[in-house]
Amino acid sequence: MQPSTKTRKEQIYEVASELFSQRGYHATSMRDLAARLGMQGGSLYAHISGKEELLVEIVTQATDRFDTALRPLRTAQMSPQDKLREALRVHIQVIATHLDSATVFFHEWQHLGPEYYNKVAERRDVVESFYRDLVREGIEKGVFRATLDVKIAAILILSVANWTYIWYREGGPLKSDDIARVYTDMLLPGLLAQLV
Amino acid sequence: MQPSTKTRKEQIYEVASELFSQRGYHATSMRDLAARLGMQGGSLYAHISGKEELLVEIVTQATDRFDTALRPLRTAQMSPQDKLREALRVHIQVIATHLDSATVFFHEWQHLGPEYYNKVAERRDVVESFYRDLVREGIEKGVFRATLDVKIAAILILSVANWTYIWYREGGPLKSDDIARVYTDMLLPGLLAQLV
DNA sequence: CCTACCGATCGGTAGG
DNA sequence: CCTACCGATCGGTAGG
Repeated sequence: MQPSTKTRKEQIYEVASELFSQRGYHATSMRDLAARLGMQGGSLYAHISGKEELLVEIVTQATDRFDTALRPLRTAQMSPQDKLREALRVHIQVIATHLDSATVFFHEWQHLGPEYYNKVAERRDVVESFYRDLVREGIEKGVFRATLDVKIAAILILSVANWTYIWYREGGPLKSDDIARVYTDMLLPGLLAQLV
Repeated sequence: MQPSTKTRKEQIYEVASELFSQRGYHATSMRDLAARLGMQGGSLYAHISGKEELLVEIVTQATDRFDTALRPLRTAQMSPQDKLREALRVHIQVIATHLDSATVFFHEWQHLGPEYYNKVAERRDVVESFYRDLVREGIEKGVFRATLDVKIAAILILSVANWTYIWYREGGPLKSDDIARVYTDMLLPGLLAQLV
């Protein structure tokens, strides 16, 4: 065990997430980043291969977190209501606890080169398809309205969850779990076939 | 009347909106922009004062459109349900018909210098306060649930409306008005005190 | 609106 | 991880 459990590389990613989220990827220079880490610009290249590697790594980590959080729910034996509730809880938790990298992900992933762009686009669609499947399952079980447009309903849920990166700030009046609960309570009536 | 109703300046803003929305503000060079307009980089400065003027103008126009669309509804004599429906309709219409500048607004306004940043932040809050007032009015009239958290409810509505800039594309299966209608139908049950 | 140019800064590398 | 440096490109200007 080292005094710090973070490797230098992890420190670089962390500070890069912060700067990229605040100023944007292109507006952040490698010298800015190096200065924040107490080193010279050129020294960064002893640890990383280039600027785009930073963006790729940050964005990939962000999509991985959503995937890791939602995947177990896919096959979970839960009612559609509870699954939605839990999905929103972990989804918003991922954003709240990794706000910088989530922000970089939402703002900058499209600026990745084509080879990474496609991978991330796939990952993104996995999350959206999770909510589509959830809505579809709810309809099939007779719990959600049969008249729902599956795609639009999924996007509506995703809109609400993802938008939290815009306004959520640590130390605010509502904890991440509280936000998810209030959101779920507001969304469910529009999804349910009959209110209980 | 000229053959084109657009001034050269308006053309510059339009192409800048397109490039900024696709590549990002900082990743777009003035030479890129000039080339798309069939001129040399330096020639742009015969029409505009600098790069930031472009961003300021695009972002200001975007906020103006939301303001212009929603302002008449503030004092409109309508039921809260109808007001929400109409608000979402015009809100999403603004995004759909000016997708490039809306995208630039959402992605880049924070990168404006402090003097413009504050102005835009105010404009942004005017839109959010519109939805807060709408929710509050609905509660006071007994139409919306008294248990609603006004701020969170407003943000939820705003999330759904704003997120359309991410996925809406012209020529898709749903027109802007259709999206707004389906969204309203899904959101209202969670807001209403009793379903009608 | 063009040509020619300015200083500044960029991402990245060589050699230690 | 530093010093010193590379070519490329940036936003912007002077003078026409």
